[in-house]
Parts: sequence; C-alpha cells; structure tokens
Amino acid sequence: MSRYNFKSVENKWQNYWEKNKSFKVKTNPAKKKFYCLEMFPYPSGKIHMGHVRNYTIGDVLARYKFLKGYNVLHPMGWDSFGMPAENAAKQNNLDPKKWTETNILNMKSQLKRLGLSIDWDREISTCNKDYYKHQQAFFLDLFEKKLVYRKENYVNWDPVDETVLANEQVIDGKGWRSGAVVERKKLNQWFFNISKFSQELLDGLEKLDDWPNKVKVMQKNWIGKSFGCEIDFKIEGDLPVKNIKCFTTRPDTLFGFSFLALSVDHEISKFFNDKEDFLNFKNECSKTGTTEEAIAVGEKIGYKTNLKAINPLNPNQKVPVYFANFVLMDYGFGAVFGCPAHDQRDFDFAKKYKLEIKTVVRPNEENKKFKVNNEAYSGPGVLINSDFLNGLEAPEKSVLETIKILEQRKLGKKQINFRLKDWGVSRQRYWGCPIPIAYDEEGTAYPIPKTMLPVELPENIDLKVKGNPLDSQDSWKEVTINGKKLLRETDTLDTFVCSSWYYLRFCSPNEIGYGFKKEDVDYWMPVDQYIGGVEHAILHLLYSRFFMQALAHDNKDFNILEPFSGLFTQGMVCHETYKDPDNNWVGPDEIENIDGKKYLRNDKSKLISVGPSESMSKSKKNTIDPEGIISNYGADSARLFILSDSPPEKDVQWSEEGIISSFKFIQKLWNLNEKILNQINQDHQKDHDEEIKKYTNRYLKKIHDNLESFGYNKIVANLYEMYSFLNKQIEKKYTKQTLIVNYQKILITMTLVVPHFANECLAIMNTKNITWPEYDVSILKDDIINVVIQINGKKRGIVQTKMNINEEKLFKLIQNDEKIMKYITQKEIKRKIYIKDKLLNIII
RNA sequence: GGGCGAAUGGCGGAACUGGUAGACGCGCACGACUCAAAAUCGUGUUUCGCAAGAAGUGAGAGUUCGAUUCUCUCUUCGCCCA
Repeated sequence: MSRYNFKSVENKWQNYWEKNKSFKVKTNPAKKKFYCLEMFPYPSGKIHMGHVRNYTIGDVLARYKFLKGYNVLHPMGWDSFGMPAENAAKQNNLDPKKWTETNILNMKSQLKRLGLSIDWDREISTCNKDYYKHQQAFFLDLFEKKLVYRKENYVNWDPVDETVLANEQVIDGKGWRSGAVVERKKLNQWFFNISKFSQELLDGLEKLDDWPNKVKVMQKNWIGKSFGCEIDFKIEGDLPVKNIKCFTTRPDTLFGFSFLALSVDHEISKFFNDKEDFLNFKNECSKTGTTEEAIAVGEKIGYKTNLKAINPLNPNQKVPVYFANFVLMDYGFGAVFGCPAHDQRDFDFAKKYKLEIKTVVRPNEENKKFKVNNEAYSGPGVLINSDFLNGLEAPEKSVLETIKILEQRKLGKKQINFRLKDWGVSRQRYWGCPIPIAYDEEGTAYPIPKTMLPVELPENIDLKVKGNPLDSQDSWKEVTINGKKLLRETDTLDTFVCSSWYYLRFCSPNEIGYGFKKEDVDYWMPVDQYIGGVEHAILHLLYSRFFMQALAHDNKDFNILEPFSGLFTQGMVCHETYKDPDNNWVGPDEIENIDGKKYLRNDKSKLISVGPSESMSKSKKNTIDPEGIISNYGADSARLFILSDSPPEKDVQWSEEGIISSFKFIQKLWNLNEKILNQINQDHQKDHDEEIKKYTNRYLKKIHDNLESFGYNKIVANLYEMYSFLNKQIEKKYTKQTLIVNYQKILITMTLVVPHFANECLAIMNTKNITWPEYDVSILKDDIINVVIQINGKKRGIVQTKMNINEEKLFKLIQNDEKIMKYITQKEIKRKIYIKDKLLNIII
C-alpha cells in the first residue's frame, strides 16, 4: 500500500485547472445555465473557516451542475471597500489600497488552495475604479429617477474622533475607539428611496419559493406593513397651530385617549426653539439612542405644552399635548395619540405624568368590572366605555368600524404604513465609492456628468486628520462643470451599495461602457443559488432586491426584479472555548491535553477550563486557521470534514478528532483504490456483477437525493458507507468492465467533495468523458425484500421474501417462524393490516 | 414583550408522503499485529437485564392498527425583531 501524497496531487490538479481554465464560461444561450454564487468576502487578510464552509458548499453544487451539463457561472470577487482597511491604514501608516490589494492576493491564493471551481477570469474588486465607475453611473441614474435624495438626518457622532459612528460602533452609548459619549448630530445625507418599493418588496417575497421561510419572515417583519388610520386632531392653544396629524393602528381605542405625544423634531417644535427648558429637554432626548429598543427600554420623558388636543369622537374631551422622547419623526407623522390602558409605552408615560388611564377594551374572558391596573392590555376583546363603539369586537372589527366612522365624519382616513425607512447611504469615510455630486456655494447639488466618471478617490493622502479625510483634500474637492466652479461631495457610499449589484457585474466583468451587458444579464440572471450567512438575511438581501427595483424603474431594458431565485443560509463554524484560571480566553493552539480529560497551557503553568462550543471569533480566541489545516491535512480533508456531521444550514463543531478522521478516510479511500486497481488487472469472470450494479445504483440515488436537498452531511455518510461496502466486497469476483464502469461512477460523485483525490483516481483509470452518472429507476428495486411483522404495533420479526407478495402467502410464511408464532398461537386474530412489501401488523 | 425554529445515545447527527428509531462519524471498550507504544485492522457500543424480555425520540395528553413524524398544552434552548 502506498501513501497518498495529498500535497503533490492537490498541487497538480490546481495547476491543471488553472492552466486549462477548466471553469471559464461564456454566455451561450444555446446551453442551459446555472448561476451559483456565494457571498463574496471582505479582504481582511486571511480566509477563515466560515469562508471554507461557505465556498465548499457552493463548490459542491457548482461542480454537480457542471457535471450535469449546465453552463455554470461560479465567480468570485472582493467586497473591498470599508472601514477595516481605513482603520488598519491609520494604525500602521499604510495606504488602504495597498493593504487591500495585498490581502486580496493572499486570500486568492488561499482560496485557490481549496480547489474551488471558480472562473477567476471574472474576478472583480469593488474598490477598483473599473467597478465603482459604474456604481457612480447607477447613482446618477437613480438621481435622475428621483430615487435618491438628500435630507438632514441624525447620525451617531463621536466628538473626540470627530467622526460618524455606525450603530454597532456605539457600545453603551460610547464610541468604541475613543470611549467618548456619543452625540446625536444632524447632517445632510444622501438617501435611497427604498421605502417607495415597500409594497413591491413585500409582494416579491411571495414568489421566492426557494428561499428559507425564516428569511422571508424576517424581511416581512422588517418591511413592517401595518394597517391603520390617519387622524386629524384639532388643537386649541396660544400658538398658530390648528391641527396635528397622527397615524395609528388602533383608532378604535380613541375613547381611551389621554394625551397627544410629539417627536421633538415635529414641525411645531419651531415654536419652542427659543425656550431654554425645551432645548434642555431636547438635549436630554438626544442622549437616549435612536433604536426602537433603546426607546422601549429607556425611561419615557415628556415636555408639556400649553396646547390641548380635542378628541375627534368626543369634542368635549380635551387632553394635553406633550413632546416625548419615545416618539420618532420617522414613524407615522412624528405624532402619536396616547391611550395608556392599551399601550405599554403610553401607560408608562401616563403613570409618570399622572394622566388618566381609561380602560376601553375588555378581554373576552374577563368580567364586566375589568380595569387596566398595573400594565397595559393590548390583546383582543370587546370595546367598553366607548359610547357608540361599545360592544365591538377588538381589534379587527372595531378598527374597521372606527375608520369607517372617522372617514364619514371627515376626521381621518384609512392608511397603510410601513416600518421600512429610506436607506441612508452617506458615509463620512475615505475608503469608499465617492458620491458623484458637487455643490455650488448655495449648496445646490449637481450631478457629475457621466463623461467625467469615474470620480476617483485621491491616493496617498493623510488619514490621520480628524473628521472625513476627503474633506481636507482641497485640490481634489474643486471641480468645474460647464464652466461653473463647484465643490465635490466628500462623503462616500455605504459599502452595502457595492454589494447590491456585484452579481450583475459578474455577468459582464469586462464591460466598459456600462455596469453590465444586457445580453449577458438576460442569459445569466437571476442567480439560481445564492449561498451565504444568515446574518445578511435582512440588509444585504433587501438592498439587493431594492437595487433591482430601482434599475427596473422607468427602464424597459431591465426587468429583473428578484436577483436571487434560490437562497441558502449556512450555519456557523464553532469551536470549544478555553479559559485559564484568571478568566482569560486561551486559543486551541496554546493548550495541551493531559490524560484525555484535563488541559494545560503549553507552558504547563495553568489548568485550562473548557467552555461551550461557540462560533469562531477572534475575541474568544477559538479560531482555527484554514491555512494550517490545508497545509497539514490537505484541502480535500478540510472540505470533507467541513461538510460532514452537521447539515449545512446548522452550526458545525470544528474538532481536531474530526479533521484527523477525515484525513485518515482519504488514505483509506486511496488504499481501496489500489485494491480495486489490483482486482481490475485480474479480470475475473462475472459472479457478482449484479450485486455491484445494484449497489452502485442505490448509492447514486442516495447521492442524488441528498444533493438536491442540500443534505451534504448525508453525502459524506454515503461515502463512508460506500467505502465499507466496497472494502468488504472487493474480494469477490467481478467482470473487469463491470467493476470499472461502476467504480468510475462512484469516483465521479466523489469529485464534488474531494475533487483532487477523485480526479486523480479517475485519471489513473484513464477515464474519458466525465459526466454525471444518473441512477436507473428500473433496477432500483430489489426482488428480495424484508417485510416487518408486527403484533399489536410492536415489531416481532422480519420475513425475507420475494417482491409483490400477497397477504395470504406472507401469513403462511410466518407459520414457520417460531419467534413470531409464539405470540399468535392460541390467540384470536382480530385484524390484519398489510402494507404491501413493507409491513404486516397483526392485531390480537 | 412579539415572530420563527429546535429538542433523538457519552457527543455531532440519520430516519422517504405516519410503517424496522439510533444510518454515518467521533468517543469508549475488547481483540489482532508489536518487546512495547503509536499507526493500522477487526468486533462491540440507547438504557435496564445473565437471559428471555422490558423501557425508550424534552414533559403530559390526543388522533391512529401503528407517532421522532400529525393535533393540543407545557418546559427548556436558539435565532430575529423589540
């Protein structure tokens, strides 16, 4: 037995694929296509196990479709704009571009060592001007279609670093880097009008049959369509305010009305901006975060005005008007009517300011004395204390009925509201796609003419300045358009914009005049299978879907509304966590096992405690570097292991034992291969040909079924079963040709999981015309079958017999079986249930 | 608080539309080879029981000849939104 040399074999095949451009594809309408795409990586410097898993899953599918005869587009690129490059550059005095390019080269070579079936000629990088030039053109198209606009909006502002922070960079209200208390600051920013397509994006979900349901549910909730009513409240007071509009989903609780609450940014706040106590209050509000969660958890505070709002259904009732911190300008009209008895936030507010809490909904199971006491009741019931609305069933009937009444009296109207907000795309950063806009002295925005694209990022600039580095590039900022001297926009685009259309660029990566070529996109799109982490279930996928809507808007040449017809979200890669006695995280490579149970630090100084398996992260130090794994065990072993055990959609536990056993299994397969080659040379007469044919056929069916349902962990199990079958059966006698044909079929299936190994074996056997081996339905069934015999539903035996046996014959067969008969003799048989060729249940 | 999902040996996980629960792997045990160990190979491995047998898929009920699978209630955990 020889040793399988994975290093030379893997090297050989990777070179072969590269030289022959084995995975290069062209648009070819005569051929059926399959677009297999995995989410492209951020070039952080090294690939991690999550990438290994993601790209292995995609590679299995791409190779399968390829062998099935599809024209398979399987590209790879780089999501290469973004903050890590800028931060790394600042820290180490580097150029973000060089840092990114170095990382890309490094990661590309790592990906190549995984043996992925990628068409590298289509590689794209979003920080490349050949890419972002087209993105700028799209921006201008959207600008022209009025799908992009500028407005003032709040950002998280770090006063020390003088920079804008993303929500996830704000930790406990402080900047992640400076530790300074984060402020809310208003800035002029660019927005994509995603909310214009709320209904379309919601409706589109219905057609995405090959998306996981949970992702569709998440998007649906995010879009958050609600049905309600716009109500006009009449206002009395010493200000020139006659009425205030509110949106509510519960107009039926109007008789429980006890205050009106406004956002501090509400239009009428202008009458209070000269009052010091109001400004203090506003300042106080800015300290609570802007997220819905912060508002729900935080204390509700209000600023009382002298205004009174009149209940439209009961003009005698006049209630106070407040500014309140829990009302956001983004939702509805920045005004809510307070009904404390049936909304918890209103309840909290009413308690604090001692406002009336009037119960107007009684739960069905409660008696007539029901009264809201310690917490708001928002469940279903019957309306009470509501004059002419009394007795209506809440909420369905009562809401509709109330809206009808309000509409009749011209006090309000039915309205649909969406939670989805417009997408702010401005980032006060250097390392991003420049926004192709310039301003005159009045601040009017002018699009940069398309002939002047790309607006290139200036290179070699000082990043250590405070604030946005582009802002200090005076010579770069100045631009003359049509003889007019203007100043460029210095914000760059959110990197989510780059990833919202990259899959189109893969269709025509070298197209110069436009982002893609129509004939390419018409052929390749939509992506048949998109694969990536569930963490992108909402934003990235929603933005991409929006981008298609936006491109198709007022555009006869583009009609792809859904970019991804199939979506698969893979689970994370986890590893045990380790801590030393001082509660510091310790990495797997820093510890040593003693006696199989306990672990010591490498230097033997400290006993290590083993924690639960958690998703690999640098902070917990429980990462495993794929590079080391590939060097020590080979890409095939890594691929085999990452697919085994756990279903691809669930988390997988990485373990040393696991990767070693995968490694050993490949050696076993190699030994088996040698045995088979040896057997082929002997050319026996046929003895067991039927057996191996049938076995192979059943195996092919299993592999096929598991491939079609993403049961890739089961495919690995099928490989183990196949090994143990062949390893036992190989001593039997087969005709040379039968053995070769069937073994080659098996090897072809293995090229999906362990491509280097399997292709090597196929080459040794001089296999020509490698195509997917389909199973044969006609020989799937065995004539010898096992029928289960149950007595009262309990399994008591198995009878082996020929197919298509009828109940009487089967029952006669049982007469010979003592084990079964001992349960039946001297008992009366009440009933027999026979499922043909499967099971006989005897009821006594 | 709301939505979605999950729960099967010591562990990761199989089980087609309701029809042999525990495939496959890890771990463990025993055996072979070896002076010995590692590696390798073989056998076994849900629990209780010497066995015959019995129990058994988070808990409890229900439908059914038959439930891991369907229905209801509950418990715990995970994810998303808050």
